[in-house]
Amino acid sequence: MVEDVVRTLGFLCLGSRLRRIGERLQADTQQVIDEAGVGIQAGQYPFLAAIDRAGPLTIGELAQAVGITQPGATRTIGQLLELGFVDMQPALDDQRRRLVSLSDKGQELVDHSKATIWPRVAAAVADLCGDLDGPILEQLAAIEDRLAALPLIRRSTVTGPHALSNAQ
Amino acid sequence: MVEDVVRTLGFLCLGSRLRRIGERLQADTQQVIDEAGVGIQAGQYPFLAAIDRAGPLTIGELAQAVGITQPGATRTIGQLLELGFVDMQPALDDQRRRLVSLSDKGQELVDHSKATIWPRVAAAVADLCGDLDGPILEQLAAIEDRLAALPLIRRSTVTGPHALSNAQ
DNA sequence: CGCAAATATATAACATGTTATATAACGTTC
DNA sequence: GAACGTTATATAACATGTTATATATTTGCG
Repeated sequence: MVEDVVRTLGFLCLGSRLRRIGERLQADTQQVIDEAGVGIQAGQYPFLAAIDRAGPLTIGELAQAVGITQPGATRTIGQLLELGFVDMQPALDDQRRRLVSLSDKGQELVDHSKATIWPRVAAAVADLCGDLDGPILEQLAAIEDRLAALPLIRRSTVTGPHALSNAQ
Repeated sequence: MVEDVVRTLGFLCLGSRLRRIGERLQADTQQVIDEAGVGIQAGQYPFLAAIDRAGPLTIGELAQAVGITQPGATRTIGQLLELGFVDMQPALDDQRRRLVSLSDKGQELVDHSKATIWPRVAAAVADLCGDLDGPILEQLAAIEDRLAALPLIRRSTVTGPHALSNAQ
């Protein structure tokens, strides 16, 4: 077995480490979404959630809301348009802006997700790290150890918290 | 100004959030590296560090050490070969394995980095989050706020900790 | 021994982020 | 009101991760 250098190097590799854990978490979240039979990608959800919360938004506002660059938002909104979850129309007062809104199908997806998938994901992630405390490097180590011990999807059921049964 | 949904949604979007902060941190780290005039990418460093710590490693061991998949390791090692920082040769006992070692140039880079760049990065990241404590969502919020207040590269000098001058 | 299964690496195809730049619409100034 | 700078979105090119699969060894077994 080889040493995990990214973990060993601590603050020096914190960027890599956060990204790595984030990617892992998002992939695991995707499993929960797929299990629920919803045909959407984890990374597309925040866009729908943003519109659901704030009402129709432009591409630029969506990029800001989700924290990515504008070309990234343009691409994801293109996918959601393709999938029929959102509609897009030029703003009345400014033809440069495109207002993106939830379609009926998109609103249904959001409503259904709010009732089922999102609470399940949030509960699983809370089970994973809701009780943690202390320096960030220690929390990240605990998260990695716990994910290795019991994947996120197994934490998304109704069997209650698993945190205490796992490594620090 | 638009609401940051990924932050608002908390545990539900923790994967996206970690990835986003990790990407940001790594991009900021790249600035510190570039400022030092070293022609290398932040994501390539962990591979060099792994070999420096453990001695020559195979592609598969490097993938494990750095925590990515084997094809990703193959690609990055290809780049480092191209740059002349590593050498690769088939293992004597098993022709399938390729042992990757630091070249003289690579060892020099590592030695130089250990003396200058790495301590600077580690200090900057420690300045950013070394004093944090408490629930992970709060720490992440503090990290984002602090990065917005003072970018990582401005924390990499000898002017001491800035944490207290910033939010949260 | 000889062949099938397993293992290590390489390659292809794709996902999703970025930066740089093109294009179209708006707004300001002389 | 025409020209020029600014802003919003789209597109291109690239970076770097992934999964699936091909290829070349090695290992194990009848």
